[in-house]
Amino acid sequence: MSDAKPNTLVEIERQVVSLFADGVRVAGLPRSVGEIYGLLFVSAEPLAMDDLVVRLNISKGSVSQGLKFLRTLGAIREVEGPDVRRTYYEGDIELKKLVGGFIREQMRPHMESGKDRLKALEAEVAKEEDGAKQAFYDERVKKLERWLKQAKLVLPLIQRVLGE
Amino acid sequence: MSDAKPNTLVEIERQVVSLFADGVRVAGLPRSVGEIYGLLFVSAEPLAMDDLVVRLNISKGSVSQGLKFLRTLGAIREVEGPDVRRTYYEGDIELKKLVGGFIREQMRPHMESGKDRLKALEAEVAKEEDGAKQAFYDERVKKLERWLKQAKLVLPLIQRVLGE
DNA sequence: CTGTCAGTTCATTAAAAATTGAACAGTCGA
DNA sequence: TCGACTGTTCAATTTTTAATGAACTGACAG
Repeated sequence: MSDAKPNTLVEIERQVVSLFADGVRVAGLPRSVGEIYGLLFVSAEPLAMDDLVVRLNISKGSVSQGLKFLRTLGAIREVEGPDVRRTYYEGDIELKKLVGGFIREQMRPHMESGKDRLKALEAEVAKEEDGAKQAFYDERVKKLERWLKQAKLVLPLIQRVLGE
Repeated sequence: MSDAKPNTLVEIERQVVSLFADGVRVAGLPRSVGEIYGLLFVSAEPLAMDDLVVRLNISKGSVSQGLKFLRTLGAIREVEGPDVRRTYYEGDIELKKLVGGFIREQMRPHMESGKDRLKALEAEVAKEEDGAKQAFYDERVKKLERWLKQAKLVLPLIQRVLGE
């Protein structure tokens, strides 16, 4: 043990952690979040923050923020553990938790603000004086509103399919 | 006209471009891609590369790459225009084109590689000597395989809902 | 041919995002 | 009240990602 603290993952854990680290990037999330969830997913025993810091070899700050994020998604659970002073976590291994939380926390808010911005657009289109242009813009804005409706339709559908 | 070339967007265009620039970031795509698609979406006439460079005030390189990407998605169409030497583009304003292309080009490949990595994981689990651990890992890997199946189920469903 | 112009490529640069680590806050037992 | 310890916050730093722009390719008109 001469240099930096090693990460103490066995090969299977290493692969699962790496799988999630890459996986979450599709959703634009930081690698560390995937690593944390990955290790919790593949651990039979609940882990405390310090375990994650040491075994993944990432900073306390990153782990704290990553856990916070995963908690808001509802993708992990706080549980009791050997040391009463610490908070232990285990992963909720249902895909719907992960996806549902992501939809709720990351996508819905964007869609809400999108709705407002479309309202502002409508107002702008109403000001357009050139009739032909106004008709064209109006059509496009209507198209965007239809997009938003479609998205609103799809999200619960995804959740239903995953929730069985 | 003293300094840098202005971007020559009217307010409505500006808002739509900004809406898409922000929108694509949910999918982890670069801002410029959203801006390009946004301007094409809100333009009645097809635009050539140079129009996009000047009006969005972004570099030729970025526009070239952005158009290439949008072409692979099938989110834009090449069309004839006033200058026969240039290639003009118009946006395909169907949401399914955008989403379908994204699923096909960005998500499917990830899922394919995920399948391979799960195979590798299975092999690793088979090596585990501790019976209890092996049973646990096996269960988790099975869970991941179920996730992949669920994902494969959901993607075509999304496309069906958008495709009407 | 040759000069011009549309479009691509890719090494460099700039901008954005994630990570770190040190300071801080809160809790608990002695 | 103190000291030890868990966990949070956030400014500074590192890393990653996107944008730039100059060099290049290829097409085409004269």
